[in-house]
Amino acid sequence: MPELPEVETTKTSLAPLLGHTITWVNTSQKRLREPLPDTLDTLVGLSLGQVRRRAKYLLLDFYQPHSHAPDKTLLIHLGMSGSLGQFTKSTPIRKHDHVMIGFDNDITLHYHDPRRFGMVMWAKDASSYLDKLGIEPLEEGFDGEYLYNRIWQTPKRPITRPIKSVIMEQKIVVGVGNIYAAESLFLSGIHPATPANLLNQEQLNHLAAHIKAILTKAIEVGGSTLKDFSVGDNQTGYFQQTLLAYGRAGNPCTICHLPLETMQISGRASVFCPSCQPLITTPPISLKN
DNA sequence: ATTTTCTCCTGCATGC
DNA sequence: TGCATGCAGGAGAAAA
Repeated sequence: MPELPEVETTKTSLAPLLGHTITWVNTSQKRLREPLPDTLDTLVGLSLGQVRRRAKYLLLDFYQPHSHAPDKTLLIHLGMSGSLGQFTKSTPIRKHDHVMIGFDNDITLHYHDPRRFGMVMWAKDASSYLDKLGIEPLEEGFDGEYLYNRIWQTPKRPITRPIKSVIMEQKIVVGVGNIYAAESLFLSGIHPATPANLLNQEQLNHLAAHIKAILTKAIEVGGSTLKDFSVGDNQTGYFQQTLLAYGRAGNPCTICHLPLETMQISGRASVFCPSCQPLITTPPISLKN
């Protein structure tokens, strides 16, 4: 499940293509989250200038020869099962390969997405997706105070939803999905179902710090395993060995050894330790106003 | 206006 | 062996 670290790792993996020119493009007919543009072949002759990441989106800037301004920007979202793999021209197209882009260094980029929750489209057509994204969690402005303000500075009432769905809300902070939400809440000792408005500033400070730390660590691990797995395999490598909460329901808590529990929060499985992450039901006495 | 549920889609694990 | 069922989830749309 690509979250921010996986997208960042994918971005890094595209380095061998930087500066290289597209020689051909091929697509499946399958519809992704959005229909594939029928103008992808206009990429032929353009070179990949840089790859950026915003939230869980990759933005590939393409340049005309001898130009210094980007000509076209391709937007890619990996959805839930998407991956970008680098192969050669002779590599057979697999099932669920939806976009194939050939480069002049004989690398072929395959966008592979069995569940087709992802998307590939022109960035200029994606403002409805990009404009409302919240803050980047690894940038300076994201901290406990930011979370506190977002929880309390809503038009009317404070946010009373479970804190887990708040940190997964891309309008508030981007990049955190089900895995890293579970991990950061576990590390913070916060029950995922805690109403957001019942958390005090100190708890939110911890939570923000742990979100930053877990994402940073996962990026580092992704970077170190990158060279190990043959490009195009999004299951190998990864961060799974070090997960403390996600996917460990029924297994002993690494802190207190009691079995981890699971519950549905906003429709998603949420693993937590009932002892180390006690559920708060009363408002914080201090630090209000 | 905000919050929950539904929906998209396929692969995998489970159960009869 | 095979088929039905359920679950996984990013995130917008629809419903509550």
